[in-house]
Amino acid sequence: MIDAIAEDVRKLRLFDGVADTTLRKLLHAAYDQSFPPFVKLVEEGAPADFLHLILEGMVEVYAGARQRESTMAVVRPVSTFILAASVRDAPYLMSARTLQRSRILLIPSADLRAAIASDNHFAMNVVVELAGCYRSMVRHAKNLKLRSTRERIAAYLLRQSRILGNVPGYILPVEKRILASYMGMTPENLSRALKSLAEDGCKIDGQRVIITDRAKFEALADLSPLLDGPDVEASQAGVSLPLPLSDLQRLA
Amino acid sequence: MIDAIAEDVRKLRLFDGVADTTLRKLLHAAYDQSFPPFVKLVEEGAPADFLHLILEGMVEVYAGARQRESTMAVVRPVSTFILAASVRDAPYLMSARTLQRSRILLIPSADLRAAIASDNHFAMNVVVELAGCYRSMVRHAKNLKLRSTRERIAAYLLRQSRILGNVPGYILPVEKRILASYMGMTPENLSRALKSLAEDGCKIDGQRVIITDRAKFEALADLSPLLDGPDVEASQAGVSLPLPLSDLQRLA
DNA sequence: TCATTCTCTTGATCCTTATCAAGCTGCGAT
DNA sequence: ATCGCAGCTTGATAAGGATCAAGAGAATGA
Repeated sequence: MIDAIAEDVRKLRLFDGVADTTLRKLLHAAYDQSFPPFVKLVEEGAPADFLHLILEGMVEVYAGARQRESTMAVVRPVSTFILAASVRDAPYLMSARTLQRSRILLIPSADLRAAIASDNHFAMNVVVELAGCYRSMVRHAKNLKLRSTRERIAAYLLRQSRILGNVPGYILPVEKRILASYMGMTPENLSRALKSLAEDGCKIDGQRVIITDRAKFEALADLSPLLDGPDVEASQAGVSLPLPLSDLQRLA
Repeated sequence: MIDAIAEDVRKLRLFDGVADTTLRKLLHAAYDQSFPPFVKLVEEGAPADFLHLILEGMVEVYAGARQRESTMAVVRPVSTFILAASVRDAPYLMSARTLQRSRILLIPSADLRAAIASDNHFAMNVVVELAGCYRSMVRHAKNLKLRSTRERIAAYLLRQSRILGNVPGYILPVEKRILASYMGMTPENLSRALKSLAEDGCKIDGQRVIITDRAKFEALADLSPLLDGPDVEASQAGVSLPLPLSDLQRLA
């Protein structure tokens, strides 16, 4: 049972090369639970009792204040979320809810901290992971401050294509309302902007994205390594842009 | 000489309780340099060869893209900046320049990583520090996405007062243009907004901030622990809001 | 002390984005 | 199939910020 989980969990860079004993201690105390869609897993402000590890499904990480709400990340297997709150034993800064039926592994924060303290190799992995989360969030903030909404959208769309291997077409991996929220705009604004991108080399039809004039679209999107990767850190990290995708989303 | 630095550096939580041998190794390989104002210390995109540690002065951390530029943090002694890039051996995501004459300690990233790998206690400190940086950046992003410019300004002003011990008045610690950039708005917009805050209980006269009606102003600012602290992490971390202040800035 | 320069302010205007209000569309449930 | 509900789109309007332009104030250096 633990072994089955361990196999999945080994896919995480966080556990790469970590001693079996450490891994076993962490998994032994962990809860493996399945949740239906649209269940709140984490409430911001609550004490961070568990590190969350998503094994199956899809989870939205979001933050709210005064009525408003904003998506901060969409997390997919296999990765962790809200690592930072766990290691600091501080209140969660973000909430999380399932978007689909999801299987989540809950590792008690106290055990996590103990593992960091006792296993140097694991500690190093956590350092690298956290640094990745941080850099990912820096990129997010930079995007918000340095690009207009239209530029953010174009960059996102092109980035997705690149991640899939520079495919000319693919399916949007999340609902547009979530995309809009993630990128800091209203759904109406996103809708209009998407439509307008047709004249810049990218056509959107429902969930389908088709890059019709790559050169033109690349000029508009103007991807930069400092804002858009290609570091892997962003995808694996607890806070990523909405998402690493499966090949299923690729279009012929 | 090393001992003199060590004393300053010990003030950093990053080195709290760390073995002398580790500290000595780090400091031995480090460069202690003074820079005039407005010197670029770090260029985004460059390899992160050094962890920077500010001992005296003031440093602006900023990011640019396509003509635009945005302040990401203002760092004051004693703290580090761009820790994440150093530990990941990745390109800097942000640039940095001195705002005043500053004394900076440059620790080779390779030595930093070696210290993390060899000293478990130090590794744990780095984990906590990075988690703090991350949470600080999350707060920054949340602020940008969840509050209007007016709300961001009010929250910032009130937060500063609180940090100084709920003083009714104080001096702005950085130029307004930097504040504006940090909060993601134009100087003109900041200027107008500041003026308009007079009717909400906060008067600004030049660099001077005076809270005239605390109750009213608090209602407007609507501080929340999830956006504004009071965690210490934000101030010490590599990315903080423009800044922890000295008592000098307090007003009678 | 004066001159230069940069920051900050203020005004007028334009552009972007949010908001409000309908419809439309697609999908799951009955 | 069809009903009902969300998500998405579209249009009209309003508000919030940006931009452009000019001038006032403050700090720096000769």
